[in-house]
Amino acid sequence: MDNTQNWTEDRVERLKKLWSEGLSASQIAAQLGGVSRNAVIGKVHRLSLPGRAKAGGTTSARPQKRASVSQPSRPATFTPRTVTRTVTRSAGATMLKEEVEVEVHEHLEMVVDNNVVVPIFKRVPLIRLTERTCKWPLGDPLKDDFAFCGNDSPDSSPYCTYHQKLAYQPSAERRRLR
DNA sequence: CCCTGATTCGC
DNA sequence: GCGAATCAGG
Repeated sequence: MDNTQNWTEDRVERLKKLWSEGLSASQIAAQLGGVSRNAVIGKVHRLSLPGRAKAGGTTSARPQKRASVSQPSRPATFTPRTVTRTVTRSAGATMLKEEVEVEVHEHLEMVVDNNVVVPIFKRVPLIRLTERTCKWPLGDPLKDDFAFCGNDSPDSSPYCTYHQKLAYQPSAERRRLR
């Protein structure tokens, strides 16, 4: 038996729901399983569901704003303890605006001191993770706001450059320069 | 390159 | 009706 059932009522319902919630075709395909994003899009059209206003365009995701970073040069007394970011995500007709306060620890000081600044998390849900998105967990996995960093991770590394440093901390400061 | 949806067309 | 291939765009 093969459960490669076609579009059952149930699946169509879920498709409608997810599509109306603003999820992308690939996301929906991932959730339904067993179908490609093309299949989802094709079905959406056949159902005459309202498409996204503009084609191809990040209709519901990818807010990529430039963070106003401080000067490249590093003043001695600079201690960003908390960073408050306002992330806006549009999901179909629903616009979500959430403020995210990120507690920055001593790690950041170290990193910032290294002139590497990337501590802005995108907070992407599990479904949106790809091979190139940082999989550093944010928040409590049991809570509803649990997500992952989601920043671009170079290479095929599981973490972005920032979280790589946190994940793979040197077991000890062997290197004693000067 | 990554991603998005839109369309076509053989099945 | 279905969806891979293709197209078109950010």
